Amino acid sequence: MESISQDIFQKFGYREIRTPIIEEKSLFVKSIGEETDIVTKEMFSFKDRGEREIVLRPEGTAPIVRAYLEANLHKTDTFQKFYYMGSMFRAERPQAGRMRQFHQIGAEAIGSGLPEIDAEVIKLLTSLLDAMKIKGYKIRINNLGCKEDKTSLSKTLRGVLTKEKNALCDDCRKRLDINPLRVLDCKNESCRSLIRGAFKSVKFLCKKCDEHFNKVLACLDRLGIKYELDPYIVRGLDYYTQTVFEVTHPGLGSQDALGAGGRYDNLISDMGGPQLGAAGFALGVERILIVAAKQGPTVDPHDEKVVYVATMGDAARKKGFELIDLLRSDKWEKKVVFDMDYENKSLKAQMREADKLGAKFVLIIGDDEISKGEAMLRDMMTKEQQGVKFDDVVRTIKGKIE
RNA sequence: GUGGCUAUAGUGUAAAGGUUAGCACAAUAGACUGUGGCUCUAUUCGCACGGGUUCGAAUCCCGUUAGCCACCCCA
Repeated sequence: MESISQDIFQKFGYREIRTPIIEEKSLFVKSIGEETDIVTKEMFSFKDRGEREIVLRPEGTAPIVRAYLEANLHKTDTFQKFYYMGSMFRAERPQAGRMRQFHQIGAEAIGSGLPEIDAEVIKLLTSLLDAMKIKGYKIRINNLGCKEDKTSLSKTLRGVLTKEKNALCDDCRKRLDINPLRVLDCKNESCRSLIRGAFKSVKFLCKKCDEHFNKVLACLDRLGIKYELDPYIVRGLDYYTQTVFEVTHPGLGSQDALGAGGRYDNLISDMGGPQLGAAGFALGVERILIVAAKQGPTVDPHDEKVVYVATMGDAARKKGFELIDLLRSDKWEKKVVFDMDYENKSLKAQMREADKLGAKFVLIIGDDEISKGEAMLRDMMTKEQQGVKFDDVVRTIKGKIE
């Protein structure tokens, strides 16, 4: 999965970046948002010996922006594209597709406000999923508007819905205080109809944001990407502005997002950098694995050939150890695994082991072979055996395998 | 963080208060001693943890931990 991804990222011009697993707590408080669930209850946090508030990173975007600013990358070249793969941590109750330590593969394009970037990021995401042979995913997309649009929408929603407060669920009542936007993606049916009724009459997008979004959609159309407009996607990280999207898969159950992302045009400046647009996404590795497993047996990359070295006695093991190193040091066109016994097993047991590994050839060395200066090469398919001079072992095996 | 369910060898499971805790696969060793796949034989490994109830607990109760499902949240 990693190597497939690397190929795609390279094609799109994204460079790998690795950031620390621990970060200062304030980084996420500032970027993700003080009132978000991730910050208020889902971070593993502790104090280090310098009494600093440290957390295990819950997501990848903020650390990358931090690194980008800290290394003054914006002064070398304002526009930079990164990808990352690594562990993230969130202190939640585990369930299918949700664990406390999980892995994300993600990308961030920092330094551009052009609609092409929104589209490229989504295309990158679908290219990755396609390369991993994931089928049946769905892209849903929405436009949250700029910072000003978001605040004005929050205000109106709060205003309109406070009157209906009694009809809302407990969660939505809380959301109304903390982050009114979140009421839009409430799953409770009765809230849903109420909220959506109220939301329909709200017009909050400024002209600029509206235009940007239309261009993004036009780009996606040109790229042949199928998406669904969903005006109720909000996302739980405060830094998102404008384009937000989610990729869901029906094979996932309750945690149905394979990946998600969007534009975050204020994060860089909020963190003390210049005013720069940016967009990115993250994919959940374990969730992809779940879907892949459900799609049927994974394409077995069992194209590797195995050569097993079986030895009897100390002298033979010494020789075998030498030979296996010689074999491994050579250049091989095909994928070849060279292995031997490290437990002093009987020849019978070594043969059984070789068979279990699916060995194509076994190199048998005992006292007889040592005295003759050759090894016995057994073809496990045909059961034919031939003596091969130690010096010719590499060449002979090569001839038979490649 | 809330609610519900679950916890037996490496894996999948059986034992509905009294069995040396059973079975299958896997693993290890062997079947005239230097040769694999099949078969056969033998062997190793287990009641998540801590309390209780009971003459007696894998089995009932409580707690802890972990997992699963839903909510929530999100990747």
